[in-house]
Formats: sequence, structure tokens, C-alpha cells
Amino acid sequence: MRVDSRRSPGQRAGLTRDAVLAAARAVLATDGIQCLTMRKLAERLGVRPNALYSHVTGKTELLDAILDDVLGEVATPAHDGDPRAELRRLMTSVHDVAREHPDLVPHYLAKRGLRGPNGRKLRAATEQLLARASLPPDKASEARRVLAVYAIGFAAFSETPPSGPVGDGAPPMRDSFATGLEWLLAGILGE
Amino acid sequence: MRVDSRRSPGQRAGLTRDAVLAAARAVLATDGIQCLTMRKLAERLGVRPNALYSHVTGKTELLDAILDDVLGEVATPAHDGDPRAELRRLMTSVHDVAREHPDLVPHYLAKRGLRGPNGRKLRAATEQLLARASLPPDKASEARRVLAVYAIGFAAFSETPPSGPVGDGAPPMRDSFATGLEWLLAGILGE
DNA sequence: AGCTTAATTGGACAGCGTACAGTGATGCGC
DNA sequence: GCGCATCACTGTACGCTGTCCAATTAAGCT
Repeated sequence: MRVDSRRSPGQRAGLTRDAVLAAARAVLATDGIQCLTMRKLAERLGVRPNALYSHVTGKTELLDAILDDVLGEVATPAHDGDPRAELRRLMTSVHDVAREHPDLVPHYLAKRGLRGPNGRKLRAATEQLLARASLPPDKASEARRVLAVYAIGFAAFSETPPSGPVGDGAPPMRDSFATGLEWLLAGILGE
Repeated sequence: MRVDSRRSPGQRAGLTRDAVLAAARAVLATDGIQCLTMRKLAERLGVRPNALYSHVTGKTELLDAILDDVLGEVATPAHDGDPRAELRRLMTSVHDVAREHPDLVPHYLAKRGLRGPNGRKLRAATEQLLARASLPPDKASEARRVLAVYAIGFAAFSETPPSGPVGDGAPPMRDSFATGLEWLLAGILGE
């Protein structure tokens, strides 16, 4: 991936916004968010740091874009399944995706909201499922918020539990997530 | 607060760890976490930045200490009340405190866990309430985790909602929190 | 072919957290 | 009360960060 052929000013490296995003995601996956720095990213792309700013307005926009990309990995619900089952699958998928990209969760929580297109799609899909479960719109948006908070918030706590001595009696995180999710669904949809 | 009298090396400024923490909390409250920098903090205390390192091992420890301080603001539950009501009050207090210190929430979520003494106290209190509601220990720790995730996670989403046009029909955040909390308590304690 | 546009470099700036060595007041043992 | 070790603080500096500006040149359009 690294192309460190020296270039004089004016020479092009053939960068793309997508290439930058892909490289950033690679760094994120292998080295963590601490190492995702403009300079390291540029070095990996064989480019001076400033070059990135031709394809990205800044670091936060970069992170926003990656975040929305990742949100696209969430499994979209079927249009005809049982709403309760689909909601369960959808929120579990959200939770799983969040856990696969732990470094992004704090950034997501800091930005508070699903601003990108994939995020909006996700929000719409959730609300549609709640509507199909015949919740009135205001109840639906309330429930959607509760579910989103729960799914993402849980992911924030899930990684690297301190895990003192081996197996401190607590059930694995994902099972705890499923338990709480059932409670919430019961409250939202009635049992 | 600012004492910018020049000092030559060797002269003392009479700093205390508590003074540093207090000043940090003040900066946090008035200017936000972006402005909470070692240098700005030192300036406010009329001191060179390095001086802080005599009372604090680094910035992250500083934040940890503040975080645990803040956790001390949570209202501790009564020892004899109805467990369900006490749990409701306790988690609402956690949520309120988290909302009052929004900048700390991401740091809390990044650290994942209640490491300081106040945090441990909080955890113990919650688990005790759950035990008094006659949950077996493993169920109790699972439920505690679910509740903590919910209360803190919700706070992460609560501040400055994008709030497009005035009043977009969604109920206020705190009410949504209460609604979801009832759902969870119903699931945990049975209804 | 000429001209505009956009990608890239070189260099720089301000800011960050923090380490190291020196200095001198403070507090403790006698 | 004296001597000495400790510790809080300054001065300086290092390496790192995100980002801006001007100069350079390739690519694309007419």
C-alpha cells in the first residue's frame, strides 16, 4: 500500500477520497484510533500530510465519513417479517457492528446522532419497524431513541472488560445485551 | 483565581492537588473539555504547566479524578426504602449527574468502568438494591450493567439535541429516559 | 495550443502533553 | 536553632498534533 516514491510539487499521486477513507479504516482496524493521525495516514499513502486535505476537509469529517460507512454494515431489516423479530435482529446487528469498531463508538457518542445518509437510513428503518408494530409516531421516535441508546451504549461498555480473575461470574456481554434488549422490547411492544 | 505574580525557580505557589482539581472542574464547567488543557489550567492557576505534574501524574489521571469526584454527586439510596423506587431514584440521579457534566461522559465511556472509590461505591449500592429486590447475584450484576449502560448512555445522547425546527414532536429527553427506565425495571423486577 | 483547474509539495505555525535539570523554600531530625 | 533532605516550582526543550499558505505542475477543457 505504501508508495513512497518521492514527488516534486505538482506531481500527482492519484489519491481518491475513497482511497483515503479506506486507508484510514485500515489504520483504524490494525493500529487503533490513537494511531489514526493525519501524518501517519499520509505516510501510509506515500503522500505529504497536506495532500489529504484535497480529499477531506479535516480529521473530524474523515471520522464522520468512516462512521457513516461503518453504519452501512448494519443488516437492513426485511420489509415483511415479524416486527418484533426484525427489531431484535436490527438492534443486535447495530450492537455487533458497534462492537466491531470500538474506537468509533466514542466519536459517535460525542457527535450524538446519525447525521450521514446511512445513519438516516438506519433511523428510518427502525422507525418504520416500530410503526409496523403499530406504535403511534411520537411513541415510535421515543422508543427508537431508547433502543439506539441501549444498543450503542452497551457496545461502549463491552470491549475489554476489566475481567479481574478469570470468569468473575458475570455472564458474557453479548448475552447481557440480549437480556436487556428483551426487557426493552417487552416494554415497547407489550408482552 | 489567577495569581500571575512571577516566581523564580524554587519559589512555591502553594498549589494543592485539590486546588488543581477544583480549577480543572471550573474550566470544564465554563469553557468545556476542549479548553481543559494543561497549559490553560496552569495559566489560570498562575503557574507554569509543569508545576501541575507535582500534584497530578498526568492529564488522564486528572480526568479520572474529576470523574470520580463527579460520581460522588450521585444521591445515595436509602437503606430501607422500596427497592424499585430506590433503583428508580438512583438511576435517575446517575443520569442527571451525567447530563450535568456532559464532557465527562465520553471519557467515562472510553474508560469503561467505575474504577475510583465513588464509582465502586455506586456499583455496590446498585447491586445491593438489586439484591434487596431478591435477584440472585449473577442476575443482579447483569441487571446492574444494563442499568448503568442505559443511564449513562442516554446522557451521552441527551445534550444539545440537533433540534431542527422548533419542537419536532419528540418528547423531551428526560421523559424518554424515564419511559425506558420503567421498561427496564419492569423487565428486571417483574411487573 | 493555450488556459483553467485541481492535486501535491515544502515549509511553517500554534498548540498540545510531558520530560529533564536546576533552584530555593519548607520541614524534619538533632 | 542548625543542617540537610525533600519537594514544589521554573526554564527550557522535545516530539507530536492538525492545519494553513504559497509555489509547482499535471490533467482536462476549449
